Amino acid sequence: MKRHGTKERILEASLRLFSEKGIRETTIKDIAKEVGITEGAIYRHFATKEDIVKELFKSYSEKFYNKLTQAVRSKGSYTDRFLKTVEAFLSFCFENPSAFKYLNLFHYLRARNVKEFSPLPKDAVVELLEEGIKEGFIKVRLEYALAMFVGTLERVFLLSETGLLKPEEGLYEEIRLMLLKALS
Amino acid sequence: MKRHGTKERILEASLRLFSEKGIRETTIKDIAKEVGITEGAIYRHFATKEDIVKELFKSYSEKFYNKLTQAVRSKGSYTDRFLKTVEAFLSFCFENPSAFKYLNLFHYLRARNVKEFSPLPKDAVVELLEEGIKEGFIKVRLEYALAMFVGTLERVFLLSETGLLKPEEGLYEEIRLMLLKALS
Amino acid sequence: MKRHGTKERILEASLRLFSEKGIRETTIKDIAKEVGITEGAIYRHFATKEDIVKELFKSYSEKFYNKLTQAVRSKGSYTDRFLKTVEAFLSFCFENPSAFKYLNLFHYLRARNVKEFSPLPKDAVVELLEEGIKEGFIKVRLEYALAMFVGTLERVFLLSETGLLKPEEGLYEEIRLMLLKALS
Amino acid sequence: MKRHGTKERILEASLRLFSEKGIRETTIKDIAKEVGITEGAIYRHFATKEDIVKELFKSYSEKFYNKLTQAVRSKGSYTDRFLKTVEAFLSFCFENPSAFKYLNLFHYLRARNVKEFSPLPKDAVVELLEEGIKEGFIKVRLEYALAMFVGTLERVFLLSETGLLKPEEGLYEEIRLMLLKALS
DNA sequence: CATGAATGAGTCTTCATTCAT
DNA sequence: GATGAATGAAGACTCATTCAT
Repeated sequence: MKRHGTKERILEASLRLFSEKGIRETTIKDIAKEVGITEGAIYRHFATKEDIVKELFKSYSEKFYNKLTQAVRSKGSYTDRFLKTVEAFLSFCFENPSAFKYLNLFHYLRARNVKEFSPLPKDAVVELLEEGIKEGFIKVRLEYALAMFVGTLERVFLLSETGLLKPEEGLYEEIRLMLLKALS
Repeated sequence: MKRHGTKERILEASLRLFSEKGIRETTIKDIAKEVGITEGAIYRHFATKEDIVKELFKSYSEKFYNKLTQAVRSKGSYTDRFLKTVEAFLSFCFENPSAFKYLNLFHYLRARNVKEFSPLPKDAVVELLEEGIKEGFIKVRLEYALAMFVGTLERVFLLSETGLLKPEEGLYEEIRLMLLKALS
Repeated sequence: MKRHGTKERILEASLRLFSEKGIRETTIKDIAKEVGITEGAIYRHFATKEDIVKELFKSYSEKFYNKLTQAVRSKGSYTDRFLKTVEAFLSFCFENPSAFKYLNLFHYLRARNVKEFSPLPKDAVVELLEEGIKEGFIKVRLEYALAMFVGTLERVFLLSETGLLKPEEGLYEEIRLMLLKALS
Repeated sequence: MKRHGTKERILEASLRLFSEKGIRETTIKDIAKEVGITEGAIYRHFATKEDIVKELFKSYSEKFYNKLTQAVRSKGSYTDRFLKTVEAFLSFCFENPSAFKYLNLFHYLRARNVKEFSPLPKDAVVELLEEGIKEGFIKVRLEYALAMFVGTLERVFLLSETGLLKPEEGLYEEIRLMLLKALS
């Protein structure tokens, strides 16, 4: 199994460039240069640029969803799983910053196409929160809870990207506390 | 032919199209068609497409900042002003959905250029939260409070855009409560 | 009689700009700005830009031809008239540098159209040289004489424009001597 | 499809068109059509039209300078080398009429940019004439000698282009005699 | 006579995609 | 699988000209 076949390197380079400069502002030539091949070679692996765009969204969206779902459905008390989900969310962001930024960018530019790709990461969060409501841990409307959960974590990551927030020891725990206080 | 407010109509059309499709994916021709003029006419009002892009960011960024600042510095108790700021944030979003989405998009695509345009809306929020910390209403770190405040409100708006959340009576009040609980 | 009617000012401004930057690289707006009016106003005086281009060539070509012809046909000995013609040529250049440069530029860009505008300045010089041949003052072929006469004077002017040659006392006389020595 | 020498063919076509119609009045499409390719293909070989313009000036300016310098610095008596230089000048013109016209046109349109490209052909002529002055073959000011040398040869070529002068046997010799008589 | 917004036909340039090698 | 020249369809921008005021 080639871990770093050309196709994978094209996807990695595209993700990085798309998330830094935007999709339209990244050319096939840019990608080829980053990978160290020529334009024509890209087309050995992808029929169109759009295919790269979609494959990236699909694969990282799934990866994120799976990671979250695993936390949501893990063993343990509700608050434990809540913490694990917070951790899963933020560690995905910190480990794949380009991917997370790309997923957001895709939402902004392709709002109408997003539905094609389900399940989406948010579905895992909804699962967690719905259970919290049923179990009585959460007392606010699902929509508000979802907005706060996702919005807060997203912003924690984005602020850390701009340097305004340094991810320190105890971050996950602190965020969990804030969220649970707000939602209950 | 004298047309009134062509410049304003160009800005409005651009904002709508940019926020729906993206900046690069909106052409001057698209804008012209939307306004009902020809491409060349755009250039009597703006030297380049980039000028439209920047003027839109600048003007709506200022408008948002001013609206928030007015709430932050209004008369009344801290919790009153906190509520007013939540209201100001969300009503700006609901009244100018294209503008809010555009400001976010601009952040994603032009992260490095954002600093040229200060003060930014977030500065008004920071002012509110710093005071809350000094007065003892807020007990968490400024960065976390900022992430939660901005992230939650942003997501409330974005979820309402997708139809997942309906802005109802009492929304502002509810959100304020959630935030104050979390932060204290 | 308006000495500086708008039409004249348009012609003057056009001549200056055309000779400095080129015809195509000078826009109607450039001309309008130079004159202190707006684009539309130009069209009160000229139907097209091409009309300005042609009128300038025609009028300065004639002016130059007339000045040269007057010297060629003046009273006096042949060598006197020869000197006068040298003087006429160079003083036209020094007094109307833009016009002379423009005439040359027009020749380069519109070689095929030049014939429409006869008589041309060179025709006056030919008249002088043909007489010189008939009278025995000139012993070389007409074409060579013409090339040397026109070429030398043109270059004297052009070198003075670049600052390499300073037009001093005695220039005309010196040039006449050189030319007459060469041609006889 | 591998085509050989496309870059050279673009330069040749550009030179021809520029010298016939002017730089601004020649479009990239004109050039592409002349070469038998499409507009986009030009940009694989040159980043901008301006690059073609400058590369043409630079390469022909150098070629001309080198040819002249070789004659100026050749073995033989001064008058021999003077003749060789006359020959070099005129044969360059007759063999590369487009190039010579283009160099002149460039001087007219870009007077201010010309200095970037040294050494210029005239520098070779100056070298010849300065030596002539030092050796006593030339008794007139350098500037006048330069004006006459360059001006005469240029005009000989230009008149031959319009058909007014036919380059015959003995032309070079005759011109040398005229010049040496005038300058001494 | 003058203004200046608007038109519309270009012009330069970009770039996803194709294809001969 | 890879190369890179070429295509062709846009896209941003320019500018001579028109025209309502």
